[in-house]
Formats: sequence, C-alpha cells, structure tokens
Amino acid sequence: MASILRLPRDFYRQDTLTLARALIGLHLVHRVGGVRRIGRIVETEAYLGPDDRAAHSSRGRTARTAVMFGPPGHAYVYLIYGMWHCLNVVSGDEGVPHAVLLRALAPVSGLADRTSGPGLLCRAMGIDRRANGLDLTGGTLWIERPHAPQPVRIGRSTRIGIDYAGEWARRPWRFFDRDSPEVSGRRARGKT
DNA sequence: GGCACGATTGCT
DNA sequence: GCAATCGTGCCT
Repeated sequence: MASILRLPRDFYRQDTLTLARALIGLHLVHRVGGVRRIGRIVETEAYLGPDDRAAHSSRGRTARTAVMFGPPGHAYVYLIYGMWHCLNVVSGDEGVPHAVLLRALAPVSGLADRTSGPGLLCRAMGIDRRANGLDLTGGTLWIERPHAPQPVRIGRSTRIGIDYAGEWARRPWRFFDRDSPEVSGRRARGKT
C-alpha cells in the first residue's frame, strides 16, 4: 500500500537547485517483493540542461534523455561505464530538461549493501533501467518525508566527475549532509 | 557498421 | 594509476 507521506508532483516542480537541497534528509523508498528498501538521501547533484554542459540533456532530446524532457516527478535511470546505474529525479516543467542525481543514502531499512555513491545506491536499492520513466508520485518507487524529520546541516560543493564540462564544472551544484558518513567521495565534507 | 567514451567503483 | 564493461551518440 502506498504511503501517505509520498511527495506530490508539485514538490518536484520547484526550482531545481532548491529541490536538490530539499531532497537532503528525505527518504527514498523502493518496494520490491513486498519489502520496502528505505534510505535517507544524504547527497545530491543538480543538472540544469540544456545549458549546463554536464547534463545529459545538453545535447538535446534523444531516446535516452527523453524522460528528462518530460514532466517532473519521474525517474531518469541510465547505465554508466557499462556496469552501474544512476538514479535521477526529473524536475522542471515539461520541456525543461532538469534532473537531480541521487548520489548517496544512509541506510534506514531493508538495505544490506553499501549506498555511498550513485552506482552503489542503485545496486543496493534494486534499481536498474527498468525503473527509467517511473512516476514517483504513484507506483513502487517514491520519495517521502521521514516520520520524524531532523534538522540537517547542508554542505555544498562542485559536482563530481564532470571536469569535461568547462565553466559548468565550477558550479556548486552538489549538496550533502555535512554530518553523514555515507556521503561519497574523498572531498565529502568541508565547505558550507 | 564502427568507434570513442562516460554524472563509477574497487583493486594495484 | 587503471581495468571492467556496454549503451549511447556521432561519424562514415
């Protein structure tokens, strides 16, 4: 049965950078085989195509990136390096190809494997290409507010692994929970 | 049809 | 520092 805490379409329609920050501390939920796998989102990155050259949508609409151009509140999942999947939340109104990459989770329940890093996050949550295009406002994959939300100290930095994007690589569009040990990368902490 | 490469990770 | 591994985008 669906959760009453599940976030609605309007949540995903807000400004993408605001959304990327707002997602920190919320719960990502995937129901697989009747069991809920839940992780607290502790790291995100905003991709603001088509201008942002680091965004997949910067090359225009293609079969792969079509979901990014669709309505907000859907999952954009792609395969990277031939072996890892990455989960993004589509934001921006229809036609505006923005998305927020979920990079790390702190285990809450139903999770056995590591969840630090976008590839490991998907593997632990059981998310692959089949989840591409899923509507997060209805179905087996969604985001909800924790029953007892706690204050979060937000850290901010440049995005990981996009050095090829020139000027765009310097934008501080990565957000993370400064107090979470699950945040990925070696430059995990520091900064505001 | 061919080819270079990536929003990664873990091992050397 | 670099291999693993394959879909995608772009060129021929």
